[in-house]
Order: sequence, then structure tokens, then C-alpha cells
Amino acid sequence: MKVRGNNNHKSMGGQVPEPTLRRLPGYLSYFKSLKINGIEHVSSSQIASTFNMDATLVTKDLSHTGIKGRTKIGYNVDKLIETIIVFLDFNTHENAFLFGVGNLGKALINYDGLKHYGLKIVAGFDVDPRVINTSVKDVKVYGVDDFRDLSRKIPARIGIITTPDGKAQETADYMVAWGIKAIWNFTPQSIKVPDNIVVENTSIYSDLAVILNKLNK
Amino acid sequence: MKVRGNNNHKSMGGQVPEPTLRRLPGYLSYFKSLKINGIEHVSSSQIASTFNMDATLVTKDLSHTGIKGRTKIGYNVDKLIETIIVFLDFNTHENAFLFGVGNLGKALINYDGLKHYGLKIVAGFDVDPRVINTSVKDVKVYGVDDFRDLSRKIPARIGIITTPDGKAQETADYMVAWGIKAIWNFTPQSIKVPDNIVVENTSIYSDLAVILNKLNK
DNA sequence: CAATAGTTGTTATTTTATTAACAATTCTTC
DNA sequence: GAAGAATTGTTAATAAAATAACAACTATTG
Repeated sequence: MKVRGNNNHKSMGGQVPEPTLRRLPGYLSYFKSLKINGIEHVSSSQIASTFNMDATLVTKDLSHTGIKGRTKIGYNVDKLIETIIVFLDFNTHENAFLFGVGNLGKALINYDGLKHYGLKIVAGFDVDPRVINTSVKDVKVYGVDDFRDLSRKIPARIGIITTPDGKAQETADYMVAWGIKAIWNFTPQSIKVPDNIVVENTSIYSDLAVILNKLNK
Repeated sequence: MKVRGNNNHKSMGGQVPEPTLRRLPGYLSYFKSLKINGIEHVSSSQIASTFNMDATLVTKDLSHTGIKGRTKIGYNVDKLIETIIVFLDFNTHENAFLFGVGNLGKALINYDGLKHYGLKIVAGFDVDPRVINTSVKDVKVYGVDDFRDLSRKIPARIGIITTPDGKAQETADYMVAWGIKAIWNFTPQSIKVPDNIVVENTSIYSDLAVILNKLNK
């Protein structure tokens, strides 16, 4: 007999597959649009057809979050939204520092979305005197040296790297020394950090490679 | 006996696994930095340690591009760079239209990198009269209606969606009607298009979900 | 010039992710 | 209220990707 246990907390053993984690935000966006349109229930086959995937996979993905559907009815949209938001920690406000306030950095700061997805960029850092002491939206930009004081006022566990290529490793080293626990690296450069630091590389070049490959096939 | 054949063209049967495609741009960036530092050869184990992965996987990834290494020496850095660029079609200039000239759209247009990775954004489109007829860098922004004339002057196969959420499907429909063959969707919304159209979704929320999950584990 | 160690590249194994099959449930219709 | 159809959710099978094992090769060293 298998123990199901309560699955309100993902701290329990059961690892969630990364592909599942990656799909959940897409589902969430879809469920929100359903809610706006006044739709109260949705079935796995509907979801699957929207995302061009297998219905069983949807079912499995959703089961990881602990949500229960009803036979012949499907899943409750409100419940889906609430459950996924909590499951992905999108209801928390995790502070983040952003290093490299160029075009991409500014775009991320201006990107309202992040706020509703658990991330709050609380300060920007740069080496360019022309951007230091300016503000992007309500986010102030500091020089690197101001970090010590700032980190005492506003603790942050996440660091975002949007510097030009070539400065990524240097920036990552700073961040780790500062006490940053997770690094979100938007440069194509690979960075080396201690094992206990979480690193996520977001490379639009990877996406581009996939597009060009499919297009020219 | 297995026929190896020449593998100068990926048009031949052998599908390249998507994970491999996604890793290649990262390798490329690393190889470029090696070249700058005057390093002429690199081994799969060095590469693997840089990216925190298994050396065999590196070897396999590189073998897909047709490059040959030398026992006890490794791979020639110049050759690696050249081969991967050609393999990923980063040496071509694929034209792209960008729809939704907001913060993210502007950042992408300003992002010099893309030009060196095979993609050239040739025009922006928007519905906001305040941005129509302006320029971002050397890229002009048009209203949607101007498309017909423009597409005759500058053909493009790739369409980039950086509109606000909720406009993604509508925009995708336009693009397909216009003759766009591949859509790069930066909104979290899923879009439905005919089977012959390539769609790549770039969702930073997926990356965020992975980061938060690892951080809170 | 033989032995050694570092290295590629292939084949086999294991792990992970996806798809298929099916049993259980329950709303709806006749 | 019985029959049928739609749906969940689990278990089994398949497919894909990553890792391990190993054979072949070649610079370097003694």
C-alpha cells in the first residue's frame, strides 16, 4: 500500500521534475485567462489541446501540485490558480538585486510581471557613473561599493546578472561574497560558483538556436 | 555496418536532440572567451568541468556538429567556433519583425548580440500612436497596417511577440496571415498556430519557477 | 623506443520523461 | 434509476537523454 500523505508542502521527499516546473507557469497564465472569461472548470484534455501535448502529462503535472480534479467535471479554475501560485512560491516576495542596468536590465526592472510572480527587484547596481544614482521606475541604481550598507537595509537572496558578456564571472563572484544564494544569469557566459549556490542560466541564444534549426530543417 | 556519411549538412537524416542544440550556444560563448585568452585547444573534460556536466555528453554534443577532436590534444578552438556558428546558422542573417515595442521589445532591438547570432530585427510594429513612426536604434516602428508594403520590401520569416499578455494570440494570427514561418513568443500565453509554423516560447517565468523551487528546497 | 597517461569517440546501461492502457468515478440523458 | 459518456488518476510501456564503460589512438616521458 502506497502512502499518499499530504502534499501541501514540497519540502517532502517527492522531487518535482524540472520539465513539470517549467510547464506550470504556462498553465497558470492559461488558467488566468480562463478565469477572466468566466470559465470555472477545465479538463486535462482541454489544457492538453491548448498546449499541444498529451493529456496524461497534464494530469501528472497537476498532480504534483496536490490539486484534485473531479471526474466528468475537470479542475476548478480558481483552485488551480491558487494552488499553482502557492506551489511555485509566486505568492512570496523574494527580493533580488540586479547587476548591470543596461537595456535588458532596465527592461526587467520595468517588467511589471515579475512582481506578480514572486520576485521583487529592490536595487540595481552598475559601474557606469551615468546610471549610478538614477532610478529606473522606483528602483534606485547604486555603485558596487554601496552594497554593504544596502544589504543590511534590504536583504536579498537572488542576484540577477544582466551585465555585458565578459563581466558575468566577476559579478557572480561579488554576489556570492555578498551572500546571494541564487544567481539568475542572463549572459551566455557560464559561471562557476560554490555547489550550494543555485544558478539558472537564461540564454535567449539557446532559444534562437532551436528556432533557426527548426526553420531550416 | 553503419554509414557515417558526411555530416556537413544537418539537412541529412540525423536529428539533433534539442538539449544539445540548447547547450551549443553556451559552449560557443566559452570557446570565444578561450580564443580571446589565446588558448588554441580545449578538451571535453575541461569543457565539462566549466559547465558542471559529464564529459561524455560534451563529446556527444560536439560530434553532432561534425567536428573532430584529436586524441591527447583536444579540440581546436578556432575550428570549434567556426563549426558551431555554421552549424547553428548563426552566420546567416535571418530577418525578423518584432511586434510590441514596449520595454522588452526595445531591449531586444537594442540587444546587439542578436545580430551576431543570425538574427536581424528589421522592423517593429505597435498599436500605440506614440511609438509608431519613432525609431529604436536604427529600427523603425510601424503601425500594423503598414505591413503589406513593408513585407514586399523586406521579407522576414521570423516574428517576435513582445506584446502585453493577452495580445499574443491575436498577434500570432496576424503574423501567420502575413506569411511568418516562425514565431518567437516572449509572453507567457500559449498560442495556437498551424502545424507548419515553428513556435518557440521563451518564458522567464519558467526559469523563475525553477529558481524559487531550488532556493526553497 | 617502450610505457604511460590523457584523450576521443563509440557502444551499453541506467535514468528520466513521455505516452499508452486501463480501472474507477460520476454526471447526464433517456 | 439504469446506461452511457467523459473524465481523473494510476500503472505499464515506450522513448529519449544522460551516464558509464571501454576500446583505440597518440603525445610525452623515461
